[in-house]
Amino acid sequence: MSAKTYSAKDVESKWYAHWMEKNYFHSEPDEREPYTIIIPPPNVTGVLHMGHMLNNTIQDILIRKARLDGKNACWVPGTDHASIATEAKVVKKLREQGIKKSDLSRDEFMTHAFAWKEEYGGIILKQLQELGASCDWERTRFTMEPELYKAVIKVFVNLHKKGKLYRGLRMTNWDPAAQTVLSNEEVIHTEENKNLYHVRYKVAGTEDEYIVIATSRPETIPADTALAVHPDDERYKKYHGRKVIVPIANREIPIIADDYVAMDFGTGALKITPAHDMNDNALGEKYGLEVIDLLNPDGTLNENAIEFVGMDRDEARVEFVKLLKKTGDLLETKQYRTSVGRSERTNAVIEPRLTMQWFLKMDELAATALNAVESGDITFHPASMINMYRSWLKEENVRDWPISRQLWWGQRIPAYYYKDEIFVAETAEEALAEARRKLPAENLTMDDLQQDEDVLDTWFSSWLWPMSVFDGWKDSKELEYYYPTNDLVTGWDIIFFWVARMIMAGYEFSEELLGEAFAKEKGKMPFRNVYFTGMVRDEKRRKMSKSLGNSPDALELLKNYGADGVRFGMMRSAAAGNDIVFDAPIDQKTGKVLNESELCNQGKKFCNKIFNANRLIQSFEQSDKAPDPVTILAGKWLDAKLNHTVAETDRLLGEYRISEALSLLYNFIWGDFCSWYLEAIKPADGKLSKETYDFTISAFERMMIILHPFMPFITEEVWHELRERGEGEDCIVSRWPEASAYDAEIVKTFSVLQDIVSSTRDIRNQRKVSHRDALQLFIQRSDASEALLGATAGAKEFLMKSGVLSTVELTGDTPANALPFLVGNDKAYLVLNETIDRAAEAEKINAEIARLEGQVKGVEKKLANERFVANAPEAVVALERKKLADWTAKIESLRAMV
RNA sequence: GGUCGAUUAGCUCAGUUGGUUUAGAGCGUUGCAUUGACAUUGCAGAGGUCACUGGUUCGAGCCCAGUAUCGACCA
Repeated sequence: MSAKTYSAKDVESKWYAHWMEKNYFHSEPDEREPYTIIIPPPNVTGVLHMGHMLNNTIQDILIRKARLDGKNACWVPGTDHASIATEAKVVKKLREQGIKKSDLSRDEFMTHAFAWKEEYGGIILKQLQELGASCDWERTRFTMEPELYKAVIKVFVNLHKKGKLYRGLRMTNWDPAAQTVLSNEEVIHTEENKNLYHVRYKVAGTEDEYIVIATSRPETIPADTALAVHPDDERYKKYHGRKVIVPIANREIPIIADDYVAMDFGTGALKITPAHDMNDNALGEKYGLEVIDLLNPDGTLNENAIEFVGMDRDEARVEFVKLLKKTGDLLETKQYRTSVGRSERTNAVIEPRLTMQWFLKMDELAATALNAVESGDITFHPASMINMYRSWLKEENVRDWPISRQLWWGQRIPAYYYKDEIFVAETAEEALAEARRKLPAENLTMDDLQQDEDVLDTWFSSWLWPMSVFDGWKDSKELEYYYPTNDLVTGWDIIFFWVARMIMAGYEFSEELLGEAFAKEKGKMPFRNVYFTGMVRDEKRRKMSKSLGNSPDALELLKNYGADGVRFGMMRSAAAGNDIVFDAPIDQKTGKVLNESELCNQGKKFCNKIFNANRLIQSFEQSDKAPDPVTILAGKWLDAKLNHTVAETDRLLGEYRISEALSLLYNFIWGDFCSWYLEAIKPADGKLSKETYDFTISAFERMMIILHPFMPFITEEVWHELRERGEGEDCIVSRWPEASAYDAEIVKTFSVLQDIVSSTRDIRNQRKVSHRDALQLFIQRSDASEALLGATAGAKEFLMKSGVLSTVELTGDTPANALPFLVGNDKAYLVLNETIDRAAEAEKINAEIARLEGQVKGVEKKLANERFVANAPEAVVALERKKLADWTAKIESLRAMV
């Protein structure tokens, strides 16, 4: 006989290698119905974390279920190039080697970057294999590989031709560390302490009249071009239309009155610096103010600053404060909490800055994308996520998308400049040709054209993912088969970043790639369903993140509990959309996260339970004897339960209630199959009839198939143990069992029998009677009890075996020395070899009678209510009548016991 | 400040269009059980005014309004 405990490690590596060797994960278009998932491409710099495990477990469950359903299942994996993050890593590595980015040419840098990617990139994909992910690895894509690079360039040119791209000077979020523009979504706002400085500005034409402003950024004073107050503010009304003198700069600037100013914040007066504040910039446009830019791209002050030129903005702030103190213009310094924006990637404080950028017009795209979900073309799970989606995409919130990034690692913008002319084309040659057509007199050569130095935002690659991974921009053959994809599984935190933009791209390009007829027939959406996972949080509800160090090591968890165990642990507590609080405890001494988890351990135990169930079955000897009545009854019941479970699992998975489906299977396999069925058929002599053996194997086999999507390794292992299997026969590619009609009556009857067994066990526990002492059970003779014991073959024998009873008889008498309990509405007596404390028992029974009488009162009141009887559906009224009858009968039986 | 969501057992959470006797699960907890598939086990128990107030309804954990607390996203 095999070892007593299940060892996940060997089993998992064995079967993963086997599946790979058999190429089961690979998909090619054929005549079957496709089922497609594209992976949310993890960052190429990434390592597996809890979020990935949650997300990819769900995808693997869906894809394995589809495979078992006989569909052509295709799960496309890949990574994205993560412009900023990767470039930062490469720059850092080069620096360690003594190489500065500024010493390299663009091409040289790219060579280093690709080398880095080859060496370190995509570790995460290997780690996904340890989780059991059945991705089609032959289809692994990367957003910077040549074909996908080309797609991005084509899309840029396409959008430019349509007039959806423009270049403009805009207030943007500037990351001075990475020296690039970020989109709003890449800026993280948090509350931080800052100083608010009160600085006086002399009113022009006066000797001693000042307006005191409050600012957190005194270093930008030289860039002030106005002072603003609220029009209704009595304190400042007399100054409307006049001017003040900027301290240090000694320039006159106008006083403007605008209700943007909050009267109760600071002093009610604001300095306006259009070059360095988003809101000030808006005011500047409104009043036609001058724009003075005093920052260099790296965050140091330029010559417009007058003082401290070349100094970093933070140091300069300190120096300006000193200077203002000296001149007497600084009156007060106050601390306050305010929201500070920092770069998601570099953590540098974001500088609002005017820069020349490429933008994508979003109004039409956003309206289309919003409609795609509101019209039901795309369904969100959970549906409530549409609220967040709507708030992102509604007209008043949508902003044009700045798509340039001042980096090298990415698709270089295919825009070529000559003086004031811009030529956008897929290649430099085409751009030159276009330039020559437009400016024939200039005799242009390649050297006259300057290509844009910037690359495109990474999301500008990944928004094409559902189409680009099938090489949609090369030819439409594969796209025609796999598009639209079925399910997208992702976190709600990138609902706008990525989900919305993929929907935009789908509606913008799919018809161009696939033709009008295709779009009409199958739709333009990139996917039909979006399943939003929650965020994985720690005990303190903080999002698990690398920087906080509050996440357990995913690989350690896999090592400790096995992939099946971890998958179980993740899924058991993961209702769609709801955040999951992962139970990884924190070591009080070190403050470090332990790589432990009760949830995963439960999964590991479940594997062991299944493993041992098989050991038990294999330990039975098969014989020719006819099956006994208990076995026949238990078999009928299990068959009904199994059919019910298959149907329920189908239903729950269809509704994306994955967590519930797993709970159902856990309870069925552990509770119904192991605890009740196997105990019922367990033969005293170790010999099992062949018929029972065959049925048990067949049922167990079906259980392994329906559990397979959730826990692929243990199920594959046990499935192979159950029978001799031929070449190419594997659980992963078997067929999902069909749920046939089943006998619901047997389930009800059996559950009454189970209740009787539970009652006898309870009485044994209470009276401290050993489980091994066989007791006598008498049940009051009635129509119901006759039907239960008389008409159900094997019922009596089942009670004797599972309840450890020597006698089970119907009776009209009240046996002595017996403890009574209820079976349905009938009295039952368990005979004990001891004297019963009648008074104590009577007290208990009377308490139960009182409780039931309370309930009866409630129902009587309900039934006495004419409006209830008149308005409620007949079935509901009938049910209430049945309750009343049942309870009354019970009370009667209980009274008779006292 | 705006928007969205949450509040159910000690903890973490389910509870699918309002109606199924006593509102469920896992963990934790209490008691009992030890060589027999599995102590990674088995059996049983205790534990809840479904945040609060009001409304709609024959009927509310579920729908509506308000209050409180918490959270998230946006500004």
